[in-house]
Amino acid sequence: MELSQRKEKILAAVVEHYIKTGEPVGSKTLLSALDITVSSATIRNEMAELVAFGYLEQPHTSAGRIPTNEGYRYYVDHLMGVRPLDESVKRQIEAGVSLKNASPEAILAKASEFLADMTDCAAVSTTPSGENATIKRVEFVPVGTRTGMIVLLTSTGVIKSKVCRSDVDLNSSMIEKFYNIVKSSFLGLPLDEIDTATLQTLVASMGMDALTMIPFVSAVADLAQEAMQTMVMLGGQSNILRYREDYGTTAYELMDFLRRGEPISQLLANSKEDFDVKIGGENKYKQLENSSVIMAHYNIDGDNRGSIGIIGPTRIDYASLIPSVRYLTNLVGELLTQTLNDD
Amino acid sequence: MELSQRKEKILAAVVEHYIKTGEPVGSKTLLSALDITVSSATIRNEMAELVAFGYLEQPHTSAGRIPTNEGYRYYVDHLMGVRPLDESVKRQIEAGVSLKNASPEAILAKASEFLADMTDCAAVSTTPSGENATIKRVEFVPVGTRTGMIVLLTSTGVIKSKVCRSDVDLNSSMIEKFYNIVKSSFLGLPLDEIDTATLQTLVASMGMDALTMIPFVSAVADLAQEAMQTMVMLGGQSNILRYREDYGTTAYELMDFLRRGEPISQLLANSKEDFDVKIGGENKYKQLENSSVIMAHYNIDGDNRGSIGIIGPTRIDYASLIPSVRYLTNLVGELLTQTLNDD
DNA sequence: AGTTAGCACTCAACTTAAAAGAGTGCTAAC
DNA sequence: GTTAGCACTCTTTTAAGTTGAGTGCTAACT
Repeated sequence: MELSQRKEKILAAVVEHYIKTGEPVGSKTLLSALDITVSSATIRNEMAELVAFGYLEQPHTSAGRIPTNEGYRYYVDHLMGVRPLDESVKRQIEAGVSLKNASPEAILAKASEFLADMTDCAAVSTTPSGENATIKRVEFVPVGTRTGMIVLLTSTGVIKSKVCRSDVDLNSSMIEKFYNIVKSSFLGLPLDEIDTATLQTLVASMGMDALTMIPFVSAVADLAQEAMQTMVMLGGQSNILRYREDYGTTAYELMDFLRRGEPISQLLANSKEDFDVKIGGENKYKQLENSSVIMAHYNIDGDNRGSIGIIGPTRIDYASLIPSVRYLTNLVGELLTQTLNDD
Repeated sequence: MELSQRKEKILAAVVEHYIKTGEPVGSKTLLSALDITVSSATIRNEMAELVAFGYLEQPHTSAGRIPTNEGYRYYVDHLMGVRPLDESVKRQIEAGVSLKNASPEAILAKASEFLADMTDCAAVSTTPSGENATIKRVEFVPVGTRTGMIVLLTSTGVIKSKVCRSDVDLNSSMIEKFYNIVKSSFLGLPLDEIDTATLQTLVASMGMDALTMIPFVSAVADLAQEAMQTMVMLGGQSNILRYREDYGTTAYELMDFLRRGEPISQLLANSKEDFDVKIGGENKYKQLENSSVIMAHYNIDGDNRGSIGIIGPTRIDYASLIPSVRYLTNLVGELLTQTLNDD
């Protein structure tokens, strides 16, 4: 649906004013905010048409207009000014995500926390997916008579480790056996091929050694699983209370939804664009029906590997937050590429 | 302040009724809840005295009574029935914290999450403190041309690891040097003696090798720091919304407070009893003035090493939640002792 | 001295009515 | 196509009663 230039101006003004104040916008308010020399009656006529088109709605007969989800959508797609990010804001973001010598998890946790603080929204991020990775290396480090640490390195540079307890005292022949198993059965294997079925056949093939080796083998499998799964890092849940009125009764449901991780992971993974905005009911989840999600995806070695996003009320300040989320996400992508590549 | 038996009965009834309903309790309501054969007028007289003593208060002249913090305190200290935990609840708790082969962090995170779900409160726990621990062992595992993983084991059984990136390609002489430094300067050292000052003198003493060794040495120091610090595991923030009315305007402040970790860590560490209940303003933090904290401490090898607690409104169900928190905490203590001891 | 019936009193909470005000839609003129 | 003007709608605010739960006090009773 194409709109006349004047209608676009009016729609943009309504959206921006409503985002700022949270109050329905009337024709007179609009008149003074707009640099158009028409009367309020004309604006009323225009607004009536915008209601008919489905871009605006009235809470009740004698109130001003508020944007519908479609109105926000049109605004985001066509009207929103994409002013470049302030240098000072860039500087601030750079300072916020700079973490030397940290794990990807720590970087992303920090990024979520920082983004939440900066935007006053809840923020989420997913750790790089290990979908297409293979096992590059496995090491065993004895740390006690029965305890060792297993370290797994994937082809994508992810390093995971886990303490592993043996049922019997460790000795060098056991460790040698373990390395043999690793060599013959794990190295080079895609992470997603390590399922319970393959594990069972592997254990079955070990014969006598099965019993002592099971803790080690299953630890490797656990690590592979862990390296493959994306984790969801969550920050700023408390900010949901900040916009409590806007979320209405879904505030509690929203918090609970964020806590669950899995659906968020899917939500973020489902969009393949460079960045994406989902407004209200555009999200499939009913817990998000009063929320908008602004998300961007970071690349590692050019591959789309994870996402960072914020979740706020539908009347979130799209124009200024979208660039921030994108900038931060790119920065994190660079940082992660660096972290994961210099082995 | 000693109370007559009848006053105690009345106080207990008021507390329990108010905890259940959240409404001020009147003399007639009390009459039917109590198995005392007196008139409502008598109860009114008694309640008036309880108000004078500071155990009850009236929101306004013509309302029933609600307990003051002192009232809750008297109830918790003297009146609360300590009925033993239901077998089914015990079973449920046991299932909730059983985690085989997990790290202390994972165990405590799970425990917090579970406790929050079970009690409908926010739950926190602190990881074992490494205050009196020493460095028992340090290992270096090469995983790439410039990357290695450093593994640190403390005398208390805590294992921490961290990826470490060198500025130059690794070679065996560097690794040997690293192990020499570890041997001469780190092994046996109490964790809390590794501060920046000692690090600086150490680096200074390394001469030529300083530049290449700094990443390794500081990684060890980071790990020691990490092993010493207690982490705060948080669960069920969303439950704060469940009792929103009771928290009043402090709901947001409370959520923000929980997120900060550090003050909670101190709050939990400050009580040296086996278990402890802090009611409303008894907590030093004004963010907790409408909240009560029920906490218990777990022992590892008989030493008090960390805490688990729940945070709810002051009208929390003390009688049934205190035993749950204690039981769960003991269980977690056993689990951790087991996990950290079998090296 | 402790208990109780009785009653006047208080005060939040609810109900109702009226008034105010913001904003609209429509009509008729420009 | 635009606009002034006006009747109309519907929320919000204010005010005034009304209700009802619960109290405190007094005077009589045990």
